[in-house]
Amino acid sequence: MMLPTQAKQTLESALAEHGLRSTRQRECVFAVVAASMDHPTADAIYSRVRESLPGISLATVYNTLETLVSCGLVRQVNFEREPSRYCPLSEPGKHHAHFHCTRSGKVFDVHLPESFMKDLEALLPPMFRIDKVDLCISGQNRGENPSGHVEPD
Amino acid sequence: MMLPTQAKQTLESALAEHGLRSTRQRECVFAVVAASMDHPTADAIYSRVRESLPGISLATVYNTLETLVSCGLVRQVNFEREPSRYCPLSEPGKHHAHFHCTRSGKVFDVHLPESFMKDLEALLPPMFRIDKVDLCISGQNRGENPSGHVEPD
DNA sequence: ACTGATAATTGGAATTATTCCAATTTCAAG
DNA sequence: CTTGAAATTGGAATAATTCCAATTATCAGT
Repeated sequence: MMLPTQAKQTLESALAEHGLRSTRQRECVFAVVAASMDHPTADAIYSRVRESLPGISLATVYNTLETLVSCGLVRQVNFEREPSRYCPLSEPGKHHAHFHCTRSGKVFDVHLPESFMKDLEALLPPMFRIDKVDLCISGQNRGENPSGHVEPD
Repeated sequence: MMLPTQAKQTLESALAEHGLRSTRQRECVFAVVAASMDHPTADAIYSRVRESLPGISLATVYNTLETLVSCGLVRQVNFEREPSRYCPLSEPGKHHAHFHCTRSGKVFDVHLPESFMKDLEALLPPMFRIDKVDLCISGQNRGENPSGHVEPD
């Protein structure tokens, strides 16, 4: 897993902003998450990262994921009490929700337009300052999959 | 903790619909949750229930909460990876979100109007059948509390 | 390059909410 | 009452995550 130069810049400046160093481990974990569209768990990330960094420890994967989340590069997603999943967070201003198919276990991103976020904000008492919004929808995907044909997952 | 006759009816019929019996333990756990506006954890519910049923086990509290959730009487609420919290679910058709104050730890219900739920549905690919929506907003409550005066939690 | 100070990583132990399980108790119906 | 199913119980087990002390890597200043 190699990190494109541009992504490397992104990582390094985000870390620097928080007074943190860029390391091989952080680069690699970031590269794996950035390349993963399937919302992997820490464990799955661990095994993917080990393909390029066999000696990395699970503790470091957890530490790094926490670091990346706090730098705003990665998002942690929780469904019920399942193990946390992680996804890349490219544009900081853009919000997305998650659809969790209870049949297949797959997770889909759902883009949330600015208008929707505004509506949501309007529903809250005005003195509640929003830091984070977690919206998870679960159900079953009975539709077309990306390959274009219909199947029940 | 005594359960009002009407609530008892609700519980008994909901349980009966699922082929389940009403028991002292279930009545009491239900009564505690129904009377709790603070979104208690299983542990908190356990200690409240023990005031009327000192011999109840934590396992039963967990079992019962699961039962009540599956009967649609109680809602399980998760913030990040914190212990699950529970709240009464009076009207089955009515949706609400949760605002989690990161300063005080308090949880507030946020009513979601039907129009908002419709908007949300419209954002999803049409073949996604929604079973459940979990919306958690976290941030800080800098506003008036129910007693009417302003304080920083 | 070298050195010291600081930060990051590591392996393994610890934590903790929750689930599991086998044994007992309760319940409702015949 | 008896009997079979359902519910409860205490304690053990699970599993994701966090903690910790020891090692290793990195950076800044010489």
